[in-house]
Order: sequence, then C-alpha cells, then structure tokens
Amino acid sequence: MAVRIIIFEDNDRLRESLVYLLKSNNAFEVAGEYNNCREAATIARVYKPDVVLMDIDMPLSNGIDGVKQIKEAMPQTAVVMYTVFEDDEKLFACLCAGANGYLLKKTPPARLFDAIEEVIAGGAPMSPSIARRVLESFSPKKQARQYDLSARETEVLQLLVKGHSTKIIADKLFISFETVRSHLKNIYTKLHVNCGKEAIAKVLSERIL
Amino acid sequence: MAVRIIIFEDNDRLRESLVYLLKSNNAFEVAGEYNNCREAATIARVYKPDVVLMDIDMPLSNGIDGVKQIKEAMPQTAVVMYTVFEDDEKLFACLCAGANGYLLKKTPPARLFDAIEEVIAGGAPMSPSIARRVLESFSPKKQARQYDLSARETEVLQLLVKGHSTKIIADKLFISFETVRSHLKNIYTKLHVNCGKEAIAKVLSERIL
DNA sequence: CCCTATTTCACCCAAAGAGGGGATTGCGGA
DNA sequence: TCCGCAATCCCCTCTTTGGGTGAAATAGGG
Repeated sequence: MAVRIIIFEDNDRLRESLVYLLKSNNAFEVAGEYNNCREAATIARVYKPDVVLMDIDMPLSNGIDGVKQIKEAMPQTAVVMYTVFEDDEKLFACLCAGANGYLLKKTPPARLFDAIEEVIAGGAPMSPSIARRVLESFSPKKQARQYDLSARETEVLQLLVKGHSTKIIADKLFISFETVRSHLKNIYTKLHVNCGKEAIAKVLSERIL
Repeated sequence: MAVRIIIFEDNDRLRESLVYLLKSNNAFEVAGEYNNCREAATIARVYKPDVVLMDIDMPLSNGIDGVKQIKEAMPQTAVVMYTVFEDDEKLFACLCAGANGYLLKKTPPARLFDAIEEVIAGGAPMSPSIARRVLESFSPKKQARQYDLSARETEVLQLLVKGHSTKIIADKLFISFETVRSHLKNIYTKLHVNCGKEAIAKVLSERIL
C-alpha cells in the first residue's frame, strides 16, 4: 500500500512541485496539501497520514505548533520537518515538539524519497548538518571549562546538581559543612549566579559538566 | 587525498575484514588497526586520522573512554562508533563523550562507505534506529503529566526551574508570596521531592515539562 | 445543590542557605 | 624561599525556604 503523505507548505510553487514529485513515485500517495497548519490536528485525525512534511515558516500558525498538534492527535504519524532554517533554536524546538526528521530544503529529490522510506521504517532522516548539530548538543565541549572550576568545586557542583543539600554533600565528600559552603560560594561567583537553584538551572540547561 | 582511517575493534576477524573492505576502496587508507584503545590518545596524535571507527566492548579500555581520549587529543578527528549495542545508556554515553556518528554492526558495507564520506563532510552518520532514539530523547513524550500538576502549578514550576526565587515568581505571576509558597509545597508533594533544588534537578534531568 | 479541586492568601516555627568576615595547611611555580 | 592558590574549617547575621495549619473564593461535576 502506498505511503499516505500530507504536505504543509505555504509557498505554492514549492508545494505543487513537491506534490508533483511525490506523485511521480507510486510508492507515495499525497493525501492532502495545505498552506498553513491551523487545522493540522483535525486534518491528521481525518486523513490519518503515514507521513507529514512540515514547513516551519507559515502564516497564521507555524510548523512548530503544527508538529505539536499532529503528534498529540496522531502520535503514530511521522512528522518530517522540511525547511530552510538551520538555527539551533528552531531545530530543537521542533525536536522537542516531537518531529521525527529534519530535512533542509536543499535536500535533493532522491534523498527525499529515501527519507520518507526511512522514517516509515522507524528511522529519523536528517540532513547531515542537522544530524551533526543534534549530536553536538550532547557533548558539552562548547565552553564547559570556561568557568574555570577546580576539581573539588566540580565534585561539589555535581552533587549539588543532583539536588543534594549542603549537609549531604559534606557527608558524601567526607569534609565539613563549612567547607562545602565555602566551595559553593566560590562556585556561585564563578558561575555568576546567586544561589544554588540558579546554579542547578544553569548547569542542567547549558549542559555544563 | 585518501581518507585516513584508524580502526579500534577487538574481534580480530571482524577487524581484518573491515580493513580488507576499506582497502578495497582507494578513497580510503587504513592508517592503523588496534584491538584495544589504551593508547588511543597517543595513536590519534601520532597518526592524525581523519576518521576513527570505534568498537565499544573491548578488553582493557572500552570504546567510550576511547572516544573521550581521542576527542580530547584530536578534536578535529571524526569518531564513528561501530558496535552491536543499542541500549540508551551506552548510546548516550558515547554521544556525551563526543562521538560523531553511531553505526550498528549490521550496517551493510556500502552504507559504511557512505557513512565515512558523510562524517568527513561534516555530517553525523547514524543507523536509523539510533537516529530515532536520539530524536526521541528530545521529546518528553514519556509520561510528563503523570505527576498531575495543575495549570498554575505548572507555571510556578516552570519559573522555579529557571532558577527564580519565590519572590520573583510571585512578582512574575502577579500573586502573593505566600500563594507561590503554597503552590510550591503542593508541587513538592506531587513530585515526591523535599525541596526546590530536588524539584529542579528532577524536572531537568527527567525532562518533565 | 453539595462536594471537590483549584487558586488564592496568611501566620508560625525551625531549618537551610547566602554573604560577609577570617584562618590554617600544603603544594607547586617564580 | 616566598607567593599564590586550592582546600579545609569556623563564626556571625540575615534572608529564604520547608512544613504545618487554616481559610476564603471560585469553578465544575455528579
């Protein structure tokens, strides 16, 4: 059975050429095409597509909301972003919204076919530069040690980030309560924060450590 | 110029067949092959490979440490994991260590060639099931609302997680200090934590919200 | 219409944390 | 050798938080 595809793309010419392209391959069936995703949830529920190709920059309702809506309404539908945007902010917003793939518009048509097959088979097609960014987001190589924490301070911070209290940290490191406080004060200064909560938030959201 | 490749793989037969395979393509040059990565950093510094293929399960020193060593010694060298392991723990440990790709051993040889070219070109080759896991790690689809937080509690928690103090939260939500404290108490109960720091740690590490 | 959950606010108390001092030891570099 | 720094510890003060208790208004479901 052909793969049922729905396209959300506001550029009429591009959308039409995508439809034309996909129709040229009878493994695919275009079940719908839209220039905005206000009704994305309803559309997904009614047409039950296997795959959605989703642009980001569209009038009225952007593609990031579109992904959220569709994944909420039909979690089993694979949503592949198809966009010109390469910035981290939009990329990770889409991934957090549940996107199953992320292709740049410069993707050659042949690769587009592969990508659809790949996402159907349980994969996650991404343009190479996107995949690189995604992997890089895991390694805190960025500026992890720009804060110049000493070895002991790093240990203390690691325990703090687990939610432990000063007293518990002292016990775990076999040092005095006051010593831990002393380290914490230095850590706060180095991280430019004013309290433990800010430190935890900063470490975990910036993936320091 | 040929792509310089070093292989770390403890299974002699597999390693030899990889070498044979790569040598069959004169776009590639095998600059070294090892059955453990104790000396990975030194090897990387001396042979300056473009790409390293790295197994995980090896005697003496595992591949995860190997990646760390190599990325520290030669950050510009691309390290691609080549393993049978699909579990999240090893996968994300490798990514955090700085791996630039992650291929399962069931990868067909042709795809292996592509993957090496891809990583050289700045991509991040991953087996489809791996790519899927990586993307899924971004969406908190698990059971975000298992904690049954009310709308207001969610708002308060979001601000808490940013590191804001009770007073600041009260100002931002235009409610009284005591009301925020009241919400926080309920939140702690629902999250089964005893203080704000634990709540922040739990939310950010389990990707609740 | 009653019951429940949500949201709002208040007060009390004890514990924890933040910010400011100052002090000692030991180690490695200039 | 002397200086600096990391690591250790202590004291004091003031603010913030956690935990308990209670209560009013509001909205929604049975």
